[in-house]
Amino acid sequence: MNTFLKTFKALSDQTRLRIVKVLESKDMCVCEIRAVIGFSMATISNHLKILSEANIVTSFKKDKFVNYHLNIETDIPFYQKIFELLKEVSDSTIEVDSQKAKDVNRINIC
Amino acid sequence: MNTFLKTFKALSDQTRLRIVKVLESKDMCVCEIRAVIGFSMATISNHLKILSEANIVTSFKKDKFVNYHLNIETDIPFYQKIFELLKEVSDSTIEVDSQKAKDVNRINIC
DNA sequence: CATACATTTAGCTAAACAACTAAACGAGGG
DNA sequence: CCCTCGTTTAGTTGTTTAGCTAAATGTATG
Repeated sequence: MNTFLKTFKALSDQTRLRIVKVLESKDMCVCEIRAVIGFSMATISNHLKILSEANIVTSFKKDKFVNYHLNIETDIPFYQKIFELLKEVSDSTIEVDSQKAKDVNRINIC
Repeated sequence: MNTFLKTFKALSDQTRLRIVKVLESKDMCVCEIRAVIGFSMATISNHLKILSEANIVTSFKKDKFVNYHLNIETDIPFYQKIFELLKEVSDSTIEVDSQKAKDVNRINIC
């Protein structure tokens, strides 16, 4: 599939948009993301795979955890513009998520 | 549906991306768009409705024809960034479409 | 080795989506 | 009044998608 199309498809889902916006505040592992937005482990993991294949997020392992991170370091203008665009995105659900994200800590939940 | 989500959904379809990119070269009526990218009248009309509801295109009637136009005059930062982003989008199909678009003329086909 | 975090696969359901055809309808021009 | 361009609706077909559960697998850490 076309790279651009893959990226737009990745962003055209409410749950994935929520994940991306939550990652704006900090890098998180899967169980932290899950604590904020819900759904099963497999569901979140699948969404993260789609975002990853669309080059929107990257991941790195540290200790027991796989940390997910927005790929804002990219040199590719298209993706730089994607992240500029995403800054504009918000709604009531996303605001609630951001609030929850501040309090989430893997020590308590993972 | 969330405005942002609606916009990403509108752009997450190959046919609609082709329509948008064809409209970058000039305003077109439905039958011109159809001459470039194909599909039935009803299909194209439906895609244009989705793009229109996502605020990506506008339309105005002139003579017998409904002209479709990219909404680049928008004052809304989100949409301004969308059009910046769309400039980066291309692939082989889109290149062929652009070439065809240069030669298309409603006088010959509508 | 056992446990914890995570990924992946399979199988399932339900809903959404893209395309078609056909037909009805609307608005403008000649 | 008819023709043309376009929209809309309805019905059909087939594909894709999002979610679930369950189970197998991978990979570190203790």
